[in-house]
Order: sequence, then structure tokens, then C-alpha cells
Amino acid sequence: MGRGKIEIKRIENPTQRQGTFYKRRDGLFKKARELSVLCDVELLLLLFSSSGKIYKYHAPSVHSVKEFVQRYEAATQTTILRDHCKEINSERAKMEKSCEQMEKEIRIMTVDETENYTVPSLEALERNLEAAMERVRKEMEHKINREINYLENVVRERQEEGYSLCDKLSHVQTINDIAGASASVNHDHDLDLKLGFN
Amino acid sequence: MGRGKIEIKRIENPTQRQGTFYKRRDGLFKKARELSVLCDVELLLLLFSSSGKIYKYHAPSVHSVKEFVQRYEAATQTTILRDHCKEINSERAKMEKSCEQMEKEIRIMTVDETENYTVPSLEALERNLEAAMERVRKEMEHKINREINYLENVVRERQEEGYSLCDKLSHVQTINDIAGASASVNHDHDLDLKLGFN
DNA sequence: AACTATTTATAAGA
DNA sequence: TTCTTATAAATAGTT
Repeated sequence: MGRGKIEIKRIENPTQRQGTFYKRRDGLFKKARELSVLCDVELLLLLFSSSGKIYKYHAPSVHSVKEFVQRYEAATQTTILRDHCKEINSERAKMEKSCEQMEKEIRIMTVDETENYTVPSLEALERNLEAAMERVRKEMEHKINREINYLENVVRERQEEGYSLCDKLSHVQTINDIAGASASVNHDHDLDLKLGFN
Repeated sequence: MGRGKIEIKRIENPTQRQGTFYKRRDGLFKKARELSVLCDVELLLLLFSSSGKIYKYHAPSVHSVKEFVQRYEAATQTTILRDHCKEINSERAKMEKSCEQMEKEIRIMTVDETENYTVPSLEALERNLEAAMERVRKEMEHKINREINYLENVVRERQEEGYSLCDKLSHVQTINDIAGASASVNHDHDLDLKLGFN
């Protein structure tokens, strides 16, 4: 139908393709509407043009894409939503599990006043808390020991620096003593320079 | 197109409607295919006949209804899946929150050896554990006190029973003493009966 | 499902 | 995009 017959394959000329797109899109939508009216058919037509624009047509009896696709889903048992649900549900199951685990852990650690504990379970609770406390105290001890060691090292270093300064000082003084009082003007300046490089 | 022109309105004759349906359905699918090929268009066509049968066509580039509708959803911000997701997500958010809360609680109670605690935080940890231990010990004390009270009551009751038994015994003995040794054969049996009723 | 007269869609051009 | 129009394609009525 047209001035000439065309082969059904991608139209390479973009201008021509665009023109053909408008005409045939309108034609398709018209045919879709006619079919739905004439034959009492419910239909949905979704269309992405190559430029990314979206067009859709649905029969007047179809109120929304969502509703229609759900009906399609229900009718065919196809899993449009189910796949999506599945992963969410598995995620939720994981979460529930870890929640339960955490609840359990908390239950071991805390006393719920509404619960009616047996003495043995309270004893277990106490043992757990004592163990936890032991861990905390050990950790604290380690921490403090490390800090003490660090500080001791710092002190030691400062001491060594001090000793080395003393050595230098005495060395310089010795040299001065040997040199005598011949040039006593710039001594302080010499000392400053030497210390500056250490 | 056809031997006569027709009005676009529902065809009442079922036979004719069915015939027209087949012809126009094929025509529509053909046009859809041609459009998708000629103009590089991705399209989906879902169709429920009035008798409930489902037909669909999609361009070869469309791999599944699900994928396509999701793309449609993504592109239009329409909420095909979102409504469904929303409730699930709000549920998940709640769960996440309570998980976080629990994690926090656990973090207060336990020492993770890979973590690098500061001494003040370890002190806080210790205080928390001491408080928890205090609660456990209080609860245990209460529990034990209650049990002791219960046992004391039991003992008291048994004692009272014992006293009352003694009273009865002495009462019976008194009666026996008063009655003298006139009929000394069945005393024991009498006593058993009397006690049995108390 | 097939035929075919006729209507309808549209390719090419403006 | 839209109009025009020659021509291809679809299909209504029929078998």
C-alpha cells in the first residue's frame, strides 16, 4: 500500500524511517482500537520508538497498564511480579533469621522482668555476663597495657634524647676547654647549629 | 477494505465477530511486526479475546513481558511494581530499624576483638555489663527469696498439719484414757478412720 | 480456510 | 510533522 512496494527490513534513512514510524504507528493504533471495538477485545500496546519515546494504547475497558499486566500475570501464571517477590522474600528470610539470632543473643544478655526465669537459667545468664565482663576487662587491661608501654617507650626515647644531648653538650664543652678562651665570642652560635642537626 | 464498508462498533453476530477477530488479529500482529522491523521499534502487544483467550506479540528484541514492562515502568515512573514494593520496603525498613537497635544492644554487651576500642568506651561497656549483672543478680535473689518463702510456707503448713495431728492424737488418747481399757481390741482401727477424715 | 471486490493504509513526494 | 495521491495491502462478505 503506497506508491511503491517496500521490503520489510529496517529503513536505514533516518528521515524516511521517522516518517514511516509516524504513519505506521498511527495505523497500528487505529487498527488496535478497531479490533477492540469490533470484537470486544481487551488489549494493551506498549511501544518504545528507537529514539526512546514511549507510546501506548489500551482498550477503554483497560483501566491501567498495571491492572492489565496483573490480569495477564494471573491468567498465564507467568511470573512478572513473582520473581521480584522471590528475591525480596529471600532477603527478608535472611533478615528474619539474623534478627532471631540477635534476639537470642540479647535474651542471653538481659533480664526481661515479665519473663518467669528458672534459677538455673538465671545462673546461666550470670555466667554469660561474667564471661562478657571478663572479656571486657581483659580487653581494657590489654588496652591500658599497650598505652602504658607506649608511654614508657616515649619516656625512654625522651631520656635517650636527653642523654645524647648531654653527651653532645659535654663533647662541645670538652672541645671548648681544649681550645681555651682564645675566641670566646661565637660559642653559643656554634652549639645551636650542632644541636639543630640532630 | 472489504466488499462493503463497516461501522466501527461491536459486531453482534458471534460467528461474524469471531471471523473478523481472527482476520484483524492476524492483521494487527503483522502490522506490529512490520513496524518493529521497519522502524527499529520495541513493542509489546497483549490481547484478551472476549472468550478469554490470551494472545501476545512482542518484537524480537523484547525478551520477556516482565523485562519489557519493567522497562516501561522505569521509563515512565509508573508504579506497576512500586505499589507492591512500597509495602514490602516499609516492612523491611521497620525490620532494619529493629535490627539496628538490636545490633546496638549487642554491641553494648559484647567485645569484638577486631574492633579498636577506646578506653572510655570499654569503661562504658563495663558499666553496662555491671548493670546487666546487677539486674540478673537482683532477679535471681528475688527468685530465690520467693522459693525460700514458698518452702517456708510449705514447712509451716506441714508443721501445722503435724501439730493438728498431734492434737488429734492426744485428743483420741484422752478419749481412750477416759473410756478406760474396756474395749482395747480395735483402738488402732478407730484412730485410722478418724485421721482419714481429717 | 479461500476468494475477490472493495475499502483502507501508506510510500513517495511536496 | 502534515497533506496528497497513486498504489499496495487488508479485509467484508461470501463460498
